[in-house]
Amino acid sequence: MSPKLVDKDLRRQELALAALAVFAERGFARTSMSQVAEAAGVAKGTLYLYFSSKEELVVAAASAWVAQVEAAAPPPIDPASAPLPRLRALLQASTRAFLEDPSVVKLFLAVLRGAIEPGDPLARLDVVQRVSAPIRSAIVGILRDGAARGLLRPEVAQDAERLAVNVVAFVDGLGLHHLASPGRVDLDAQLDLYLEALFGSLQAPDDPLRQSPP
Amino acid sequence: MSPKLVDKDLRRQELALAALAVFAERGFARTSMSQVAEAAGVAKGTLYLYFSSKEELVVAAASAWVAQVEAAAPPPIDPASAPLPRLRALLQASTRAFLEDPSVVKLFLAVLRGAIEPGDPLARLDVVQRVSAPIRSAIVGILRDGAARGLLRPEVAQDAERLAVNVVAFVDGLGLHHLASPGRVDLDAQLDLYLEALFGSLQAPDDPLRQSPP
Amino acid sequence: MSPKLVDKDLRRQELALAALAVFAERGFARTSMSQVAEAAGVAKGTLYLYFSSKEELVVAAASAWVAQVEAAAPPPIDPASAPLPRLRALLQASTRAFLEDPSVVKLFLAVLRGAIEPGDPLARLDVVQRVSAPIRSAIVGILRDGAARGLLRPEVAQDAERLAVNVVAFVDGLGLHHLASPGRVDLDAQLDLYLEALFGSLQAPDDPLRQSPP
Amino acid sequence: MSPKLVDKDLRRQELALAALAVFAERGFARTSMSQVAEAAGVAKGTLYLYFSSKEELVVAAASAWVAQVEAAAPPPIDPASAPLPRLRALLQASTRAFLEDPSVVKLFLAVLRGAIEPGDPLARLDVVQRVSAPIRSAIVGILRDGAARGLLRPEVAQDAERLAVNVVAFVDGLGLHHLASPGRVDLDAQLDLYLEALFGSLQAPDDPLRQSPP
DNA sequence: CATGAATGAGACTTCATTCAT
DNA sequence: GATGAATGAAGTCTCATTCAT
Repeated sequence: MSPKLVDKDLRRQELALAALAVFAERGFARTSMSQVAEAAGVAKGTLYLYFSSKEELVVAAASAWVAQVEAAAPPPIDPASAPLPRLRALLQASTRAFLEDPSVVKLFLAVLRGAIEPGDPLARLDVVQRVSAPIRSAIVGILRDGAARGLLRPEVAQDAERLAVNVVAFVDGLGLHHLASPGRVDLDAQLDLYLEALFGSLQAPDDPLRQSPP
Repeated sequence: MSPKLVDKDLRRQELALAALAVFAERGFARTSMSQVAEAAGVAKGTLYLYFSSKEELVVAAASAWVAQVEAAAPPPIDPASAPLPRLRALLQASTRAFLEDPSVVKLFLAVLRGAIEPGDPLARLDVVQRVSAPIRSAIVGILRDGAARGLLRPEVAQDAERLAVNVVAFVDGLGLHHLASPGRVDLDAQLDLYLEALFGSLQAPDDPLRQSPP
Repeated sequence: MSPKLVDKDLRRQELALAALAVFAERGFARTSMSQVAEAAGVAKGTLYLYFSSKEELVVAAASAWVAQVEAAAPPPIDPASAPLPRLRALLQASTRAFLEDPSVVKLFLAVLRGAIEPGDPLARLDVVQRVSAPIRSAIVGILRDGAARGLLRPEVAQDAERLAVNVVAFVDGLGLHHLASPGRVDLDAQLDLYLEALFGSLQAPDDPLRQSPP
Repeated sequence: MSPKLVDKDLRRQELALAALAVFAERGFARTSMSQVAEAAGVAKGTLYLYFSSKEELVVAAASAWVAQVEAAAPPPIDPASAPLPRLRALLQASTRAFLEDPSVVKLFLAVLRGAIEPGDPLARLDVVQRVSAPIRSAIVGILRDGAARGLLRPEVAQDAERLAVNVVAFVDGLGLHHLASPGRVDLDAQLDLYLEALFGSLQAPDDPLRQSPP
């Protein structure tokens, strides 16, 4: 009369998250269902009560990641200072975060691999696009705000989306190279190099008050 | 130096290259020794005469890739024009190349995955670093030449290495996002966005003839 | 005799019948307890309240089948005409019935398989024997009646049981071949072939009224 | 240079026959690949070198059975005596054979089960039809010979095929009932009952010596 | 009583590796 | 040196059975 009650969706989430941790560490292909089961503290068969196949579990784990990223509070350190420092702070926070937890990068790579293969379910999920959406939108915010405040060229407001893609591409590429060639890529220096070049081209034509005359 | 040794090494190379093609297409983990053997046109057992394990074969294939990339002629289309067009041509050639043959990207990702794992033999090989060396050095060449010709700031000559890392990081990140989010990332436009910002900050202080005087 | 016991037995019957339907369709071995539970509209665990194992459920289902067959009204189309047409009508009805619902045949085969295995519980149940009892007894009735009416040889009355076995064996064999070689076995024609030969040998020596004298 | 040579087809045959023995004993569904491997004296993986799936092995085993039956010498005890004794001897030999080795019957039942299921590969193989072909053709031979010798009605020659189907259906049905109800079905008596009725209807019109002349 | 979540043995299948020829 | 047949551990998945609620 009072059967054991379990919120199936909730349990799915829990298991997907447990799986995510293992997948992140060892990759999708090299992680066995047994390992996931062990990490989740359940029997192998239990996984199949919630996911009809490993593939479905992989997709669920990736989706859980996306949901987690999308729900995450935007990096809190955002004063109302100038666009350049704001963007720098945002990106430093990002790179730092994934350096501290390399499993995020492993996950990103694992997902990328799937995203590239046309038939792969991860490609259909559009994981890469969605995972980078929050940071892209934060970047867009900073740029538009800078333009609105007259600190950046007015066209920036229109180009903000494209610029955000540019920034994210750079940051991801930088992070990957940094991890792949440890010690050879100075993250902060490279970030500054990029940001200064970028802002050089985005800055509003200097008004007389700020530019020191001869 | 005995002919036999040379022969054996040569054969190893051939087999590693055959393996490379399959690995690039399907990834290291998802490719079986049988598939490699078939692609190489030898029996499975033969592979073990030249490589004592699958892992050794993977390393050899990655090394073969590195060797191949290092030996490749630099992109031929390099006139003696201005640095910006030269760099653009170089990078467009690069991105175009891997768009035409996505297996290079798959390979890059597979290798990246290994390169990130501290214990992994691919990390010891420093594959990522070495594979990007040729393009980095081409970039360095263009930058130094530009500085020497007075078209770029003189400091560029000294920063050339760091700048090359920046460029390569951006291009790789851009390529990955492009492949992962098909249709959403305009490769050429993003490249131009990046290059123009960069060159804005590298260009030699405009000579009087071009800069409008007060 | 307490109401509870009756209830419990009733429920067992219901569940066994629900199981029977699924077993008939998919065979004993290929049907899972889950499928039975679903078909019966109860939870898997509930089955174990009434049957301590799958084997017990199988036996109960087979018994339910037997009970059902034994309780079935004899084929209603039995005029008081001559034995041959009566028997033909009876057997045609039988074969037709199982052609319309092949699951009966599947069930018969599944049960046969068990019945052949000495240790099998179905062998102890004597299912085959009991399932064919009603039709055998109908046949016996027709034959004895024919003998009593002087239409069949008087010895037929004594041999009726053995003859019924013969008829049933033939009909079952015919049905199986018909189903296994669709299109190759003309059921009605073969039945007539058999029945005419049989009745040729059973018919009472033609009385003078029927046999035209010279 | 001299690789281990194995006639793949031959080996397939051997393995299929080993599998056949186990399948016959325990049925297709209840026999695991492990059991087949053990019976065949090889490792589980070896089976997959010759059969890409269990289903393929089942089909191969069934085919091997068919081939074996088709190749078997017809029951040798066939004098040139009258059709009835010849047929009786043939059928007694058949029934006796499968009583001595019940695994043939189990096999027959297992195959029947598949043959009935429309999608089943065994249905496509037409196993039942082919397995019974040799005995059918022996029956046809006896009947035609009897007709040619004037011992059977001339029409029998034309109906021989249909009659053979009738006989085989009866014999199979009889055998199944005999096995399923041990002790209750007298094989020889039932066979005689059937054969005498049949021959009563097939016999050539009695020659003048027996038929009362006008 | 009834439920259904959980289990774990075991099914089918793949694959890196070995070794007799 | 080369082969490819053979192996067996390990992978994915199923299912009869148990038990807390």
